[in-house]
Amino acid sequence: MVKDGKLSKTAHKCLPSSFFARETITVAPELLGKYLLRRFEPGIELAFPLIEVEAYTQEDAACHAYKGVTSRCRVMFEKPGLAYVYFIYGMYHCLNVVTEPKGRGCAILIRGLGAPLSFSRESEDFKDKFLRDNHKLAGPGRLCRALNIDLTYNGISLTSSESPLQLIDLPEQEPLEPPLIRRTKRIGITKDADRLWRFLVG
DNA sequence: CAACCGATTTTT
DNA sequence: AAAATCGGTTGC
Repeated sequence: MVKDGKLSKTAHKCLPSSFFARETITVAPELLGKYLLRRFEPGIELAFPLIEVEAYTQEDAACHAYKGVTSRCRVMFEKPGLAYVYFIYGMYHCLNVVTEPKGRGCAILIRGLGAPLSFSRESEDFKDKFLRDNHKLAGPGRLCRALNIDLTYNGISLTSSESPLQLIDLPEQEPLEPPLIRRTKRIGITKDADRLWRFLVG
């Protein structure tokens, strides 16, 4: 519910694990328009709309899980709705949500976020400072740096209201229509680079 | 155990 | 176009 431009606490609704247990290529576009809720500290949280994602599946040569379970990608084979965080190029972290039933190695990379919504006066103040410090939330490495997401978040649940990181739905938000979703090749990969598995708003 | 590489970003 | 920078993966 939106009240005075802010969201009431009851408006949070975590997407269930069953939402992520479906085909990755189906889930990916449906994630656009959903929100990544980041609890920075108790009572301080911002909700960022997802505006760009990429799909990766086990059969896809560009996927970390392509050659099976390794120490890096093991969480991709675990429960749908978990966070898969990896470290790349010696300086960046990237955030994914694990998809498909447990045992499959699939995930969706979160590549871009929109301007955050706040839920309380305290969060509103925090948001002002956050926006001063972070002008762009485009790019998987940049958004993780902005949200302080590192390897300690690898494997945490994104489907629990207790989690510092959650994927949520806002009931008053209409689902995005396909015409509002653009579909392109994925960024920065060399193998299986022709798949149109990148989804963006706009 | 050493060498190579990468789902990026920033600067030249 | 190329550097920055390091854990994970691969191969010897």
